[in-house]
Amino acid sequence: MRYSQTLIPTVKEVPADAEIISHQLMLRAGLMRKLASGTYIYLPAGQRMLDKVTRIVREEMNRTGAQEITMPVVQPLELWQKTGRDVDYGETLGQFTDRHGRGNVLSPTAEEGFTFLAANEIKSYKQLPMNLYQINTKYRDEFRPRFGVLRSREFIMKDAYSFHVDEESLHETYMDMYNAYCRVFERCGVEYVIVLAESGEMGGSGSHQFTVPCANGEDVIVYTDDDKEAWNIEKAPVDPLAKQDAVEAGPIEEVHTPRAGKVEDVCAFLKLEPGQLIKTLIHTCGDETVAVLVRGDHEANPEKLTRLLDGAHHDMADEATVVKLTGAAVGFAGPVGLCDKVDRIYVDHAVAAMAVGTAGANKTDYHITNVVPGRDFPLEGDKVQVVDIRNAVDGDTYEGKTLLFKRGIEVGQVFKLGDKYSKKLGANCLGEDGKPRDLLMGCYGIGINRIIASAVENGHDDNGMILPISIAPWEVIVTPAGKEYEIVEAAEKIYQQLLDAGVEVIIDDRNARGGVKFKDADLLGIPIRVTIGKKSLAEGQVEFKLRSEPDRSTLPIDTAAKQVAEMVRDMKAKLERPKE
RNA sequence: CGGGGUGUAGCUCAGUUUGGCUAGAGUGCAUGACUGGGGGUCAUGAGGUCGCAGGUUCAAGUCCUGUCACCCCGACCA
Repeated sequence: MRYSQTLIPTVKEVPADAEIISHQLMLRAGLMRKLASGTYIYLPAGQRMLDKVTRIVREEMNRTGAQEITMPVVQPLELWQKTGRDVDYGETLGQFTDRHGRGNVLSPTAEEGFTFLAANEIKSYKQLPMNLYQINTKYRDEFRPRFGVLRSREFIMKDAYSFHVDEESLHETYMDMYNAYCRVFERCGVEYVIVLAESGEMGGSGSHQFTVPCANGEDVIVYTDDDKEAWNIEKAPVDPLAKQDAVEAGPIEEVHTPRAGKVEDVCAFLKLEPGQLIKTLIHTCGDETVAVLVRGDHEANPEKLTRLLDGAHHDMADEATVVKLTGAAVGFAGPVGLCDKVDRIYVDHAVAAMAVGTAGANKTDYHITNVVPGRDFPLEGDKVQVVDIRNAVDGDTYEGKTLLFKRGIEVGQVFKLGDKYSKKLGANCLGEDGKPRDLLMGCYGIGINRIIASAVENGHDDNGMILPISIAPWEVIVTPAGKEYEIVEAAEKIYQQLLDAGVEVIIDDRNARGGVKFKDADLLGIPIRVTIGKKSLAEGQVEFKLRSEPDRSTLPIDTAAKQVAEMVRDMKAKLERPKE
């Protein structure tokens, strides 16, 4: 590749609308340009990176025996109605009506499509297990695209779907995928941690997330202080808190708290700490209403609620429902007498452990104090359950071990789906006994663009990106520093030798000053730079520099290409070799 | 969707408070000269419906109304 003939529009200044480093550098290095909020044009260097990540993913998928297919991006809405995900996915599901009045969906993921295929093509257990995948564009109408490529509306995902006749087979493929994912991320040269995740509304029984630790990540990872276990915050379990010492509590007392519906307002008004409050959160789940009680300083965890509801879709109740149910404006719901009003109540352990608290009075502008859990509202019964339903916070433990927190970027996730989709779409097969059974499914996703963004987040310095050789747009850049004939000739020769050796090399043949070329090479993060300059050339040497190291060395001009090609091979091999 | 912010040259931004002559700088781009190992110097030049629409005014980038786009925070309110 010749730099002068390639579109690599690097820029000196930081683009005004890019906040985080990966976004800034991907724009500055000329990898991509924004078309609209959350959609990006990938330019030649960015495209090369996508291609390289894609190739690694494809190789590792194929190695497990998974087969690549292509699913349409535009899919009939009807198919999504059959699984109910047209509703559950909500507004994030991009839709349009075509000229015939048919509803269409822009595929944000493809369980429906793959299950449709399986329903039609899989007849017998003899065809199983089968694992199909695709690598293509996904569209999600995100409520708020941000952080450049990290949360975009359009992105490239590898999604695989496996089909099985029994749990054992599902587990086997699940672990194959799990291991393939480890290899993918190792080969891409990104550090990752694997955390237990909630399968949530995807349904199913098990899930792991592959997360790149990074301060700008949107996901919160919780791990034990011995580093033995890790979860997504959605999943992280917490030990129940010790029951507080009983206090002499008088009878419930109603207090006037005008317009103080929020925790902070109530606290300010009554001079309390948030931890002394009991929050009552009303949800709807189908026709049922579900109340969740958590301490004022805690957050309810919707994923934990989903699990308690067996994967059923739920929402926060709207204002009208809350008013109708509690007889009070939003902000004044409380647990006392709530049993008669809602279908279920989940009480967080931390609330049950409170000796006494303050809660909404189910009466607009009033709260009640001296509320004793167990005395003033039940902690057991048909409708009531004391459970773990909040997010872990600083100071929490699990099995006695202190929980720690860090942020991460989710780059992959594997799920056991069970029969949620196959049941709804009639994907079954005949078993050995001649009887039909629903297929069991797994699904497995990798965000291609996010791998690149995470690599940049964790690999950069003041001069630009520092990329792993496996995903850098080029492995080597040859930089003639000067336009004298001998320099150009020597550079061209080495360039040709590297090409012949199968190295992905770009020669910076622009008529520019050395400084300009060095800056751009650094910005692009190309792992190896070979510079041909007047001084070293006179001594029969060329200069060698690793992007990741500050110092330079020289190589004899006659053997330079060969040595560099070997080095490239070594660097790649190091990433390919599975870690201990 | 709620809150905040920004839209002026390809990019980064002044100018808007207090309306007033031909709308500016740096950078990038083009041409030429010098230069040539860390975004070099000088000269010349091209490049703008001041986001869009309407209004006020003798006069609008500047004031008013509306609208669109983009960015940030939040969306679990109790």
